[in-house]
Amino acid sequence: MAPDQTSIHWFRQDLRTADNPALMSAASSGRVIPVYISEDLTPDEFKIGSASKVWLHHSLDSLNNTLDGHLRCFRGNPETILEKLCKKYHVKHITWNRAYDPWRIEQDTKLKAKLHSYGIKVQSFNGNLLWEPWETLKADGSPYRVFTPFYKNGCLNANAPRTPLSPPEICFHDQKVEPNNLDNLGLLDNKSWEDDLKSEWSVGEDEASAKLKQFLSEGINSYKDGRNFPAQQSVSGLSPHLHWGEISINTVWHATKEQLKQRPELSENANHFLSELGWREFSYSLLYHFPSLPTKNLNPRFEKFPWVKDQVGLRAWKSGRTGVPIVDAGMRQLWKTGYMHNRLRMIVGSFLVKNLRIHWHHGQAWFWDTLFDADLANNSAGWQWIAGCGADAAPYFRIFNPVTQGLKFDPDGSFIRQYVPELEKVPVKYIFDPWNAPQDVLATSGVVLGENYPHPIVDLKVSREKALEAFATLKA
DNA sequence: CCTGGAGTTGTCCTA
DNA sequence: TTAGGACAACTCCAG
Repeated sequence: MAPDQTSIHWFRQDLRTADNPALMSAASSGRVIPVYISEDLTPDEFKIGSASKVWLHHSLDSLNNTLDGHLRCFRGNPETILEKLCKKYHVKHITWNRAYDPWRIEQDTKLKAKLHSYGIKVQSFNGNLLWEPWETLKADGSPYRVFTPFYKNGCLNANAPRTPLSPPEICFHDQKVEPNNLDNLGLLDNKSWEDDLKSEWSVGEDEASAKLKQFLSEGINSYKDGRNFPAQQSVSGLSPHLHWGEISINTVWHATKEQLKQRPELSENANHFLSELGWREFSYSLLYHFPSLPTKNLNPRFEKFPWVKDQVGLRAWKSGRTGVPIVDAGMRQLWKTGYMHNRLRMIVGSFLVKNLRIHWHHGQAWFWDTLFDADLANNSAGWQWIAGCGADAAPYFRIFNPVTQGLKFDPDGSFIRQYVPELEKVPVKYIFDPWNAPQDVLATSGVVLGENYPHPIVDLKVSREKALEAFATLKA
């Protein structure tokens, strides 16, 4: 290609310069116009959530800095915007990294054909997954529905993932920097999320790398077991960075492998972490091969499940006022930090879907709106899993007991105390089930149930049995 | 086509 | 106190 050719790189969920195959391709073809488009056409149910908007804004800001102020932001219909840009700057080459949301695949396919018809060459790349979903198939060519064989045969027995690319030397099309229009995307209309983001997170490519580095020297040492304890710092905390592509999955994979090579004693912990990356691949594979994953039960039998309509219960769950401490702690962590520890996602999910028997769609929607790492594949697959209606269904009898879970995974109650301060003085013996505490214990702890902390909104034992009965109706 | 083992993350009861 | 088995039946997957 002529060195004076100009290419557009369209950033989507790959807000980084390192290990970005599409950006690399644009940069090695000549001059580059880096573009981000905030889209009007996203179907309503998949419109970006409140927390995600704030993250996105700061991530774009950070990316713009990395690109020396050359990132151009637009709002509207990608087809119109790209076409105009191509005309204006005589661009004949556009690159992007693939995304896998079903509506996006459909849009990209149409767009690619359209742009081709204008004589523009479009190249798409794999910048977001270790293995493409159409590569991880069973011998008969159909997709896996169970994680273990998916990971062992589909992933580990396949070709090793691409090794990461260095950030390219970029020659920008524009010599001088223009206003980049980021502030007009309307991503910061919710101020409260912004304050939370600033106090809990650092956004951007450099910060994502720093976080990986820190995890590989600390958290990973006790990952396999430590990852279950929300009060411990054993998880990577990379999920929002991975969602926005501030760091590539290949970078995380290979850095972990490298660490494992240097410190073989990490074997169990490191391999467990790698398998969690495998879960991300699995979710994407499910979404790709079953595009109705976000909306429909994978197991059709669940269409008949007797869900309960319970606005009051749903509101109590969202606001962390169910009266069940470990559930409330998790829900308040989510509201306060835009994140929830994985163990708690299972506990609060099980509580919503099984103890309250509220449809998983409601939990999915709330997570979608409030999580900084909200990701269509992971969120949908996760809720289907906990509801037991997914491909790899949880056994009907796997109903988490939030008291037992608290005892096991927050044994000193410190996580509960952190997020439910009204229970701070309750002795550990009763912190998981304050409704069982004697009156005088509650009194000295400053707790009045029904006043400054709710009575539990459901009886755990009764609601568990009701859930089992509801499952039994699916058998017939 | 058939066969047999297995399925991320659990809980409860009983001996 | 604790360890082990029961808890539906089914589907998935590899040989």
